[in-house]
Formats: sequence, C-alpha cells, structure tokens
Amino acid sequence: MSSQYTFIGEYNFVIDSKNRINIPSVFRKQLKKSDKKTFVVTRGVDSCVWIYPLGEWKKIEKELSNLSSLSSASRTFLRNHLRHANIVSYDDQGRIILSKQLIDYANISKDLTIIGVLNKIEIWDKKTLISHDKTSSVNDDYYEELSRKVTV
Amino acid sequence: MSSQYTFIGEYNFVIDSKNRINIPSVFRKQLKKSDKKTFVVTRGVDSCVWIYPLGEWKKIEKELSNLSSLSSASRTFLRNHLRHANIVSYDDQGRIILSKQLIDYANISKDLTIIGVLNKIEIWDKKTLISHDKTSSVNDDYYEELSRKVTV
DNA sequence: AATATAGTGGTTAATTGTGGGTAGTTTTCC
DNA sequence: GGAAAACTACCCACAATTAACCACTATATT
Repeated sequence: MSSQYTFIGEYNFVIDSKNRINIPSVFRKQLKKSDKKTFVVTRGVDSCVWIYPLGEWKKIEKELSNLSSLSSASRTFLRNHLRHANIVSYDDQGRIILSKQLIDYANISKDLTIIGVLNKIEIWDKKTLISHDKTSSVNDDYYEELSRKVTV
Repeated sequence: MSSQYTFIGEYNFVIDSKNRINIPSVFRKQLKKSDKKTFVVTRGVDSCVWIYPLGEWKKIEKELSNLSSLSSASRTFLRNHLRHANIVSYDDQGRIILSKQLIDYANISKDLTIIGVLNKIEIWDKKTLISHDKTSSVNDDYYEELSRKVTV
C-alpha cells in the first residue's frame, strides 16, 4: 500500500480558545480534491494525535471492513480503533477543531508541535513531546515507524 | 464489500422519557436520499443496539440469504440477532424511537454512548459499555494479530 | 512600495441536542 | 363493546455548541 502524500518537517503552532489548530499550509496543499478539505483525526500510539487525509483514511477503513462481526475480538478491535476517530474539515483559514477527548488524550494545552510522518500528521503538545523525546530511545521509535512502512 | 458510510467516533447522549434517542448529526448527514431518513434498528451481538441506514440493511439481508461462505450455524446465529429488527425514521430533531425490547436487551437506562463502526452505529448504555470494556479481552492472540496487521 | 499569503483572534448566524405539548391512533383491560 | 392507558406523529421552544465570516498582523513575494 503506497501513499501519495509526503508529509515531512516540524512546525510550531498554537491551539486557540475554540480548540482550533492550524494545519500547516504545506500539508494542506498536498490534499487532493477527493479529500474534500477533510481529515480524520484520531489517537496516536503515543500521547499524540494522528491526522490522515480522508483518502488515506479510506484505505485503512477498507482493511477494517474485512473484519467479521461474528468474531468477538474483531468487534472489540474495531470499536477500540474507531471510537476515538473524528471526521473534520478545515475552515477558510485552514484550521480544524480538535475534540476535547483528543486534547485530553494528547495532553494539549497551548503550544503544539506538528510533525509530518509520510502519510499522516502528528500533533503533539510541545512540552509533552520534549519529555517524550528524553525518555524514549530515538532509535526504537524510528525503527518501529519504519517497520510499519517498509517491509525489509 | 466496502460501504460508502464512514460512521466513526464516540458520542454521549441521553434517552428521554419518550424513548427517543438522537442520532449524531454527523451520522445523519451521511445518509443518502434513498435511505429516506430511515434506519433499521436491531440487537447487536454484544449488549448493544445496532443501527443501519436502510440501504445498508438491504445489502445485509441479501448477503444473509445467499452467502454460502458462512456456515449454517453462523447464519442461524446472525439471523437470531437480526430478526429483532425494526424500521424507524427520525423526526425533525433527528431522533428515533427505541422499542422497549431493545431498551431491555441493551440494558439502557438514561446515559448512552453511541459509537460509529463503519457501516453501522452502536448504541450502548454508558455504564454497560464501561464494564464491557473492562471484561473484553484485548490481549488474546487474535486481537494482537489484528493490531499488527492493520496500520491505523 | 505594493501585493499576496499564512497564522491567529473574534463576532455573528445557524445548527444541534434536549425538553415538552397535543391531537390522533392503537392497545389493554374490565 | 367501551373506557382507560399507552403510544405515535407532529408540533414548538430553547440553551449551548458549532460553523461561517470578518479582521488584524507578520512574513514573504513581486
């Protein structure tokens, strides 16, 4: 499964009093018409928020839709992976609204760091990311991410 | 078979004294003209209520009747859940009426949690879901296999 | 210098979720 | 059968949230 998106780089932004966050314009420009200015926002594996362009999310959905509701483990898996996701479109200024649940989950207060990770975008609370960087082995994270993308 | 619906996310609502529950507007907006503001409501396999858009339900009926890939035991199992289905339309405020049988089955009192699961919507009693979350096995082998396979 | 773009902050208007009323219909029970 | 109760299908109302605009500043571009 290959992606046409190449989100890379790191940007510092803020969240405003209405829980709006700006998606960097360089990322927005990569969206296709079929994405309809829409992202799917959900929990990341670490304490961050993951953002997918709609079309990229649809690929994930396709995989998920093969799971049978007859299996109890499948049902639980589906629920747990879908319940934290939101569909959001960005406004004329390029901002999306982040749900309170995700703000809590990612420990977001004011200053954010937005990171492009190929086919998805990560939103981190700035301080949380700094302390996460300190406590986690950079190499482990890097290879873990790679293992998901590349089959060597 | 993939669906055109993308029901995802978790929402907290209440049921009122007339057994009306609101369908989240983000879900309602996805309905097509051919669905005629109508859902099919039935027993979920867990202690919850499953809701399908009318058009989606018709697909399921069709599959059920001619899917030979399912064992006869599976078909019987599914049928026993789906036979409790009833057709409901939502009112001008976006609410449907839930039957007493389904309210009893899903153990619904007042606070609800509504979860989008791709092509269907689950209605849970809030407390029931919380205790279900605790007892559901997310650590069995199959669940872990799913986590590895599906890159969310 | 003038123009355009990006990020941030507000204001206003529309939508959403929830509660209730009522007239008509169906069901229940004696 | 007929009265009482329960249930529908439409209404209206309203607070709170959300979406749609407008405005300002700073940086980049021509």
